[in-house]
Amino acid sequence: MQFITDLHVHSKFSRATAKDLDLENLYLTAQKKGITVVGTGDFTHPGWYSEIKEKLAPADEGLFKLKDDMRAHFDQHVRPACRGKVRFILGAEISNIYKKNGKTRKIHNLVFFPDMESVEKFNRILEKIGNIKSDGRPILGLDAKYLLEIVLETSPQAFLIPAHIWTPWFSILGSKSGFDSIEECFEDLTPYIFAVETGLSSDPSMNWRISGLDGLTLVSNSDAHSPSKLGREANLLNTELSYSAIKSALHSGDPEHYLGTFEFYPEEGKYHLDGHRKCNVRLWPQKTKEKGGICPICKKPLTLGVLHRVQELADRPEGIKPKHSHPYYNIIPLTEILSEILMVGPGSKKVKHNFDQLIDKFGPEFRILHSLELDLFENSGLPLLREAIKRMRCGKIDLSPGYDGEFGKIKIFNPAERENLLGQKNLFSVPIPSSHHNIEKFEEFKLCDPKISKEIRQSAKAQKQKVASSQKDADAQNNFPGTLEKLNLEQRLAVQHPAGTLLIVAGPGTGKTLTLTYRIAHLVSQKHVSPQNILALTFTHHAAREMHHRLKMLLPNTKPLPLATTFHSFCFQILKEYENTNNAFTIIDDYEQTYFLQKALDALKQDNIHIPLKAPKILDKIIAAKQRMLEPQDNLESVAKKYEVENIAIVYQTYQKLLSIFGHYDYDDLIFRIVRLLETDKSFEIKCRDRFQYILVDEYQDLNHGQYRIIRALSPTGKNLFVIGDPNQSIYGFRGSEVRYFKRFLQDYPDAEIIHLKQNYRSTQTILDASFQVISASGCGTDVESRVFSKIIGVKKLSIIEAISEKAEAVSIGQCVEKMVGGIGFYSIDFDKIDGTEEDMSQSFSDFAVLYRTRGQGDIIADVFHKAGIPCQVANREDAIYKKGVAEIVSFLKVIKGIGSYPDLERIIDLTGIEISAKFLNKFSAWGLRNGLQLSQALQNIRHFTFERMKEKDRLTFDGFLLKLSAMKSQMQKMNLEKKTKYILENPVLPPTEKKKENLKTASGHIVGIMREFRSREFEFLSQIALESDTDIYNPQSEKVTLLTMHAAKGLEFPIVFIAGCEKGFVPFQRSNRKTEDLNEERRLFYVAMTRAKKRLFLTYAKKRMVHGQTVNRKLSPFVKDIEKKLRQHETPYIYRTNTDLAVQLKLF
DNA sequence: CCTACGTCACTTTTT
DNA sequence: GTGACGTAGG
Repeated sequence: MQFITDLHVHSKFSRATAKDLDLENLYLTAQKKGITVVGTGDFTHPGWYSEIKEKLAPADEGLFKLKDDMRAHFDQHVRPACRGKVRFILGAEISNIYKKNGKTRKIHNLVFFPDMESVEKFNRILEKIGNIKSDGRPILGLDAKYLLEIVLETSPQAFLIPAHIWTPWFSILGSKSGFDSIEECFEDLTPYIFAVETGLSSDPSMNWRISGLDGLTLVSNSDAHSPSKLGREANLLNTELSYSAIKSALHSGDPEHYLGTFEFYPEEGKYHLDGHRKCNVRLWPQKTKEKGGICPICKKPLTLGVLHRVQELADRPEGIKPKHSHPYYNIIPLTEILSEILMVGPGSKKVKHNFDQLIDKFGPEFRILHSLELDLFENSGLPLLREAIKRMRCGKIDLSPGYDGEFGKIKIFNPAERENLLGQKNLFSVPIPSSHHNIEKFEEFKLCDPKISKEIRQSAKAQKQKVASSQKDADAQNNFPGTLEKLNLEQRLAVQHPAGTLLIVAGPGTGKTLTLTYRIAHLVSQKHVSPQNILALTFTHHAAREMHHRLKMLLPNTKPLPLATTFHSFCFQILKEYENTNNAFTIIDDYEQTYFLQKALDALKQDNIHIPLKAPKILDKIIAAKQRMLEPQDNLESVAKKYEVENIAIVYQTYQKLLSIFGHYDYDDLIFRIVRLLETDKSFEIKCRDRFQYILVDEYQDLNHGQYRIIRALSPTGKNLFVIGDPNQSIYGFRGSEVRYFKRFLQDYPDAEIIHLKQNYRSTQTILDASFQVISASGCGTDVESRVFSKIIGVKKLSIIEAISEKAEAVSIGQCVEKMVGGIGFYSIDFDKIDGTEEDMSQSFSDFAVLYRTRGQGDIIADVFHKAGIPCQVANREDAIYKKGVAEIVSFLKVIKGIGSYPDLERIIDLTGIEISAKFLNKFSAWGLRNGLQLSQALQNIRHFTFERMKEKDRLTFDGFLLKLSAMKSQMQKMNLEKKTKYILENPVLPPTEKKKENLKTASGHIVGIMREFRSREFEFLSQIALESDTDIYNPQSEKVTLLTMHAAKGLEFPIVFIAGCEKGFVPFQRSNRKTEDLNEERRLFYVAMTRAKKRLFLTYAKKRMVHGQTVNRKLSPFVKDIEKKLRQHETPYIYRTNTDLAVQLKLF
């Protein structure tokens, strides 16, 4: 049978839709329009889905109908002339927002399923990926390709159709956010795409110009946001009424079954031509090109319309019809025709009345518009109707094309014609107007010759290629001096500085790493310094990696590249060389530190030596001692006296002894040992100095005492010492860093020169002004010299958001993110008056960061984000390495490798779920430690291990565990790291619980990521994983909002930054009833946090917050008050403005 | 000797 | 809101 279908509609649960957009009204309207199959839309939304389940019943195969009892009730509202079958097909639209190949993609896709079970399965999967509750069209940070994969895996019957493929902001081929081809998006899954939706602003003939769309069925749907818009575009099919028949008609495009589409005049669509709505500028693509794509009024880039984009991608001239194309029919909604005939608005009573009369008389709208014989309209009571429909059917219509979100306008008659028609009644004497008749008015809009457009397109392409290849050439050679153009004067001076000592004071965003790497490149390629003689030191792996990466680009032909690494890794490396690796040692993390310290304390307790302090506190003391280069026998008074710790020296000594027995170093040992070696072993010192003649240090203000002594020892004269830093960003005082060393540089090296970098390339001037006000507020001893400036202009104010609780704060942040990512104009909707720039539509999740003072804050935010379905990653080493099972796997690998320690054994027992009592393990470890046995030795000598009242059962369980372990060990012998990890996951000693399994799975992904860098260097990986830091876990590629502490954010940047918890007590941080330890450091920390933002900075705070299980009133941070009022915009969070009750909002999130 | 329950103190930031 | 520790009771 022939029938009409509209597959793309929404529900009342979608944003900006009519409240009466429910199934009943779809049922009624479909009949008025003459549509038989309607998409349900929005089935991912739980509210809408439950309505679907409640109101629809299975009908013909894969299709659904309104339940009989409901139908009976509604049928009386349908005129007899319109009555007809209505079937629903389960469909939804997904908004995929993600980065691919370096560009933010925002793509809408339609998905269809044959049955409710599949829909439920699908919804369950999506629920885990994103927030499907907040909108009928969910926003997912999910690659469209993976969406397709999920769709196909959920049901083989299911299919996906890219929606309105040409719209600039949200579509697969859209100019702002899409790809250049279907393949680029779906890659190897492209064959599963068999249809695309042309959208309101394009019709099939435009699509025919792209050969890449050949073979795809072009479908048209209404994308209705209200019942009345249903079927403004639709498809005409001729099949039996079933899901599979519809699918196969779309799939095959068989002209017998797929008869074609009903189309809006594309000119009527919102994005047909180019232009700026605000500036009243509307241009044909050709004109746009002449103007270089820039708006002649506001000088900003124009919004390019669909026509432009089509011409850009077209590889065929206009008017060509590919082989297997389907016919299409342009239609104008009957209400609009009536509106014109009656000369009143389309929403008027008059139009409505006439509309009802017409469908009463002639049947559904589509019948009137499309199939009814013209002569029948003679007695319609509307003298102009026949002519209007005739003109519509043959396309003799005046059109004023839409642009930049403005719908196009159509005119069927001009006043003279109208008079003629009404007066003379002689229809044939009236000249029929030609299309685009009022050419004067739209002179600018003459379509350009397709040939020209092709030429332009080709030349543009050639240009692009030229640029790309010249870039490649530049990169391919060591033609390094040429690239110095990228640097400003100060940077260049620094890079080309002659031999000698140089101190660079560089504020945030001034190109520190850039300058440093260029300096190295300069040394290698211009000064012909051997790369092996260069050492670049940083504090984080992230910085080291970035440096390495940039050096690789600058010096592609240099091998090996100069050593760019962290202080700790550097020490580890040369220590290993020094010890000649026979003495295998590993670096222990803080968990293991505490473990061994506890063991030391236990041992001392047995000797009746008591220490009146808990392990972590004692560890702090030991660390402090090490950072001051103090040995146990030294006078530790300075470290100990504060708490009058007796016997600290002997604990320190015992702890150190334990570590040395097992070949462990803690973080501070690395630095400590190297300093000792450099200062006592003359030949070692000479060797190092000889090897590292050129030393460059990043973030010099973060040096602690030990690190300072390393630098002093390596470069006592300062010859070829190049350090860069910013005293205002010194934030590591608590771990022994002292700005003192930075400030004292000029005394240490009197011949040193100093260069200031002041040009900031990161942030808007507003952000810099505000952050400077914070850092320079009275009496913080700020180095005013290091103030930076930028030429970037943006939003003129920071947004301050006050929330009622920490949860409400998280929700507000989440909502801001959702809005900005969803492309819903954030400010235009929520905050009415805002000066500044246009809303930026190109945000994706990874453009956001949320910073906070303490890790606990991150948990709340992550939790809320998780529930809201906002993809986020907590850059938190604890979580990444320890909680999610990574630690267990690493420990397992270590134990198998024979380098595990006792804490590793405890961790893997935990993993396997074997019930070995803690007591048994404790005794075992104590026995091993007492006898100075490494874990592997202890395991080999297990037979000798006994203790009083040892239970036989415990013993047997342990034996069983060990047996399995050794079996696994022999199995894994020849595997590489990745395989081993996989093997461990698949062959646990005993099957772990489901939850553990899941943790392990995510962990394995993590771990494989970290491992990739180490490849075959398994030992190195296992021995220094403890050196991995928070920021190393953070992955800038992934499409997620980044959550991190202010400390961890150092050295990073994000377009949009939220600083959460801007409250007295957090900013500056203050421990309960104690004084802030270092107010100025807190200020600098806040300064660092603020200067991470490129475009927008939000400062949020909660009026109430749980602290130690009690709700406490909180006040805005005094630091925020140091920002002058005119730079602050205090916003009411979105959450207060909605009609919905706050509780409901919070629940939803 | 072991378990159960009540009380208190606590949560900064990282290589 | 929780974890560690101490005391009372089995």
